[in-house]
Amino acid sequence: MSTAAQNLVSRYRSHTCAGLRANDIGTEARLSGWAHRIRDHGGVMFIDLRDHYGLTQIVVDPASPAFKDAEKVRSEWCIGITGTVRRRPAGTENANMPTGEIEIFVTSLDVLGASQELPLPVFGDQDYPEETRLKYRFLDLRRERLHNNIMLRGAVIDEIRVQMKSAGFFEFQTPILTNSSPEGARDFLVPSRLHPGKFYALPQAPQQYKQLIMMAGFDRYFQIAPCFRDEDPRADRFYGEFYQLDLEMSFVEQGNILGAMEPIYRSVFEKFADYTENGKPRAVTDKFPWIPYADSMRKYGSDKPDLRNPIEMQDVSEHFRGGGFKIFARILEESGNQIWGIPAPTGGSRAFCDRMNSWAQGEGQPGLGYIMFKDGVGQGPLANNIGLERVEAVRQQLGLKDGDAAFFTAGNPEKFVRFAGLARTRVGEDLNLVEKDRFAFAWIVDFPMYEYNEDEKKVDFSHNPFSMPQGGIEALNTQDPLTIKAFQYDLVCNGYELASGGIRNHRPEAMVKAFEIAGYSEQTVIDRFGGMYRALQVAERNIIFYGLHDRIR
RNA sequence: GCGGGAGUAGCUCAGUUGGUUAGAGCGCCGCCCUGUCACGGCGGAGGUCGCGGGUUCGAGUCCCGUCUCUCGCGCCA
Repeated sequence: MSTAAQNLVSRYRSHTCAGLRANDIGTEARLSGWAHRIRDHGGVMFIDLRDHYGLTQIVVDPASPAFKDAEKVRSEWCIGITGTVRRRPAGTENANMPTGEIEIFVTSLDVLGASQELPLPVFGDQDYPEETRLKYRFLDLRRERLHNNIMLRGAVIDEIRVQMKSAGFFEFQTPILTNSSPEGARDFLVPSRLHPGKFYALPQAPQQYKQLIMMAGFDRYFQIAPCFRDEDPRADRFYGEFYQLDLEMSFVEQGNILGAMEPIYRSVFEKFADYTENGKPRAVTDKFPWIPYADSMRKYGSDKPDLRNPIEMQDVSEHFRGGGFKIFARILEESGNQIWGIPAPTGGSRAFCDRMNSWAQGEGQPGLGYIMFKDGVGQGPLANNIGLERVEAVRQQLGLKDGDAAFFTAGNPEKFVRFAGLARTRVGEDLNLVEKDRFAFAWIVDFPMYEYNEDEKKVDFSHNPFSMPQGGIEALNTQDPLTIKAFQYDLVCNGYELASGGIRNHRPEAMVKAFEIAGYSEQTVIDRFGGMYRALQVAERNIIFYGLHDRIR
């Protein structure tokens, strides 16, 4: 018996509620735990006793001196029992529980902690209001699902540590009471006693410290880092604080970072998330594709596409230009406008196309044009207007066949791309084309450095102002800013952004120029981002981080 | 900061056009039941309908205000 196992044994217990099996039959055992579920048959009663490790059925009948005590026990009381391990009668074994072959016939029972009526049931998997759950968090965390989630979280973090260390990263702990970071979200502030009227800021990320760590020559840093941001919550984003895997590498290019991170993500996902509800293993993408941002927007209508959905959109403008469907033909007369086709394999039914159309109207669109392919021809009002030849060309380009359909969005792609992406998702899910049982990863690369801000009529940073423009200062000096790409990337999985990072702009003159293009003077850069400005004169650094959301339910 | 939804028994919810004593399931209490594992059966208790104001003969229901939760937008280097 290991030391850890020996330390489980005390006057409260000889075994855990998960430890007893058929080969323990006949032994005397003492268990302590909580009354998970009570089934009182009058003459015989059963209690499923639960502890951290599992469940064991205990049983009493009037022959036991503990019978009277057992009858008083209620849900979630904490009890300790002594009894004899015995085989369950033939036909009453429970194959669904690991201890289901045996039960303990109780000879004595102590109430260690009674309880009043519960403010929320521990048994079952019902949703409760956040307020109730937080007020009685100790009960909330007794629930099987929550207990498992907390354990999973710890195990995932352990695995990340092992993987990161074996990849040559060194773990640091950086300060929590710090100074305000120049970028990003609202800070949390902590009043200072030693400097009345001044405040510490809690870190939004260990930004400035890892910068120093690279400058100090540690080469590869990581941290399971607490981050604090005073931003409003979303369904998948808790208010205020979360943990992320934060790291930094020196003297690397984009490929080095993605190459270092990819096996770590794959390993973590393969190890912990490889079973679905129906017990089938989930595949993890073998080689994460690199998808340029522009391609991702064009094919999937999103910079975090769900690649389990096989649908890829295409520009089909040419088949409608000057055609008989006047609405589209007229839209195409305006420069910059396009028609995109969304293929919908197996979607060739009036019911489905109508459903999509009314969904689009619910999204504030005038409607959603479609063609259904049936008996070798295209059907529907749109097909009738453009004629057989053009319909056939559309069908061929989108790779569709009889029984399929295609939907169309028209206008300025910048304006409709978001909606087109939603439509793609909707088609994929409605037609059951999404392969649920896998994790589909991809790196989204080549984010644009700048975008045009319509409201303020000026060029603005598109994502991270501190990432390195591709082509460096040369590109900044010579290219149209809106065509410059950044060394910046996201990791996406099943439609979620899991990580993001980039090569930092470590050339002060390039940084000054980059800000100048967005309308900031060198003095502004020095005033607002002075710490980073100075640091970047000496450090070369890259970052990527993995948001490990602390929303455990 | 803005917009949508919600707030009724310990918990999850229903409650019609404003109309008798506000209901169900689970839980709780009592009785019955010796093989259940979401045990079963019979009976019972339990309500300031978030809070404040208004309209009305009459408000859980309609109106105004307010608080809390929730979803989304803004925001999230």
